[in-house]
Amino acid sequence: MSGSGEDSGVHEGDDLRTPERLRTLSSRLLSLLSAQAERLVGEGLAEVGARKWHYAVLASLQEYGPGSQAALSRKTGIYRSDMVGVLNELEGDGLVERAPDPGDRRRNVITITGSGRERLHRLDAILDGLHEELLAPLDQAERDRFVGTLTLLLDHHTRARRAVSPPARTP
Amino acid sequence: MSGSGEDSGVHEGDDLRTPERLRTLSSRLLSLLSAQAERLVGEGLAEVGARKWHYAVLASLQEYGPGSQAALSRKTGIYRSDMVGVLNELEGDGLVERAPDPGDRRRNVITITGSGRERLHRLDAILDGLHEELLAPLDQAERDRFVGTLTLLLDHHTRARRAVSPPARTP
DNA sequence: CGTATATCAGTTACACTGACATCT
DNA sequence: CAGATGTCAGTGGAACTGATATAC
Repeated sequence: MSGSGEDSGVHEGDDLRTPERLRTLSSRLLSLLSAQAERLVGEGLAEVGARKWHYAVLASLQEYGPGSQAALSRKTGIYRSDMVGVLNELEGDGLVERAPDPGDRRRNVITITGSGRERLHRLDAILDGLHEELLAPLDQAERDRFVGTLTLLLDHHTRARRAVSPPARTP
Repeated sequence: MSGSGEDSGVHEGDDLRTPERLRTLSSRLLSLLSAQAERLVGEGLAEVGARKWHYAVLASLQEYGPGSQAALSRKTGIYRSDMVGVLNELEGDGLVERAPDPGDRRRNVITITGSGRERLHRLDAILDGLHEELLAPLDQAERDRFVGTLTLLLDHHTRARRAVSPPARTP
C-alpha cells in the first residue's frame, strides 16, 4: 500500500463533511459486500449446478411446508414471474412436485420431494462452509449481532415498503 | 385462510440444524438488504437524474484529486469498460473534464469541474437524507459498529480476491 | 365486478469478459 | 517484448414491469 502520493486536494470553501465519505457510505459498503457474498455463494452453489433461488425455494418448502407459487414467492422474495422458471428447473430435476390445488383451481401446490430434501441437505452443507468463509473475521457474538442488525434493518424497510404499495385502504 | 395445517413437518432423520435457517442466512440477509438500499438510493438519486456511479466518481475525484480512468476505476470499483460510459455522461453534463495526459499519452486525466462540485454537494445532501432513512432504527453507536463490521468483512474479502487474480507479487 | 393466480414477454441496470489499438 | 490504458462489443443473471387467461 504505502502512500499513493496525493497532496490532499482539499480547497477551503468546499465544506467537506467527512474526508472519508466514500469509504464510510453504508449503502455503498452494503452493495459491495453483498456483491462479494453473492459471488462467493454463487460460485459455491454453481459447483453443484444450483443457484441461490433453488436453495431459497427448497428451504422454504422444508420449513413451511407445501404451498402455492404465490405464497412461495412471498416467502422467498422471488417475483411470481420469475418463480415460474425456478420451479420449472426444480421440477425438471425432480426436486419438487407441482400439482393443481383441488380446492382452488387457480393454484398449484408445490411440494418438496425426497431428492429435493437430499439436495437441500447438500446445499445446506455447502452454504455452511461458504458462510464460515464469509464471516471468517467475526467471532460468534459479532456474527449474531451482525445478523441481528441486518434483520432489524430489513424488517424496518420491508414494512415501510408494504405500507406504500397498496392503494391506501380505509377499512 | 384459517390454519394452513402444519404438523411441524419435522421427520426424525432429517437433522435440521436450525428451524430458521432462511431467516438467519447472512448472505441472504445481506443480499435482500442491499437490494432495498439500492432501491432507496437509486430512487433518491434518480429524482435528480443521477445514479450511484456518478456519485462515486465525483466523490472520488473530490477526495483524491484528478486521475486517470484506470485509477478512478480502482478507487470506485467500477470496471474500466463501464467507466467509459459513466464518464461520457458526466462529461456530457459538464461535471468532469477529460483531457489527454501530456506525460503519458495513453491516459486521460479526469478533473471535477465547478458544477461537478455543486452537483456533488447536492448529491451529498440527498444521500445524507437517504442514509438517515436507511439506518433509522440504529443509534449512532450501532451505526458505527455496523459500518465497522461491513468494512472489516469487505477488506477481508477484497484482500482474499486480490491474492488470487494477480500473479502473486512478492514485495 | 374486483382480486388473485400462474404464465409469458419484455426492459433495465449491472457485473463481468474479451478483444483491440495505442502507448510506456 | 510485457504491461497498462481507453474503448467497444458482448454475455449472463437478476430485478422488475407489464399483459393475459383463468379462477375465485
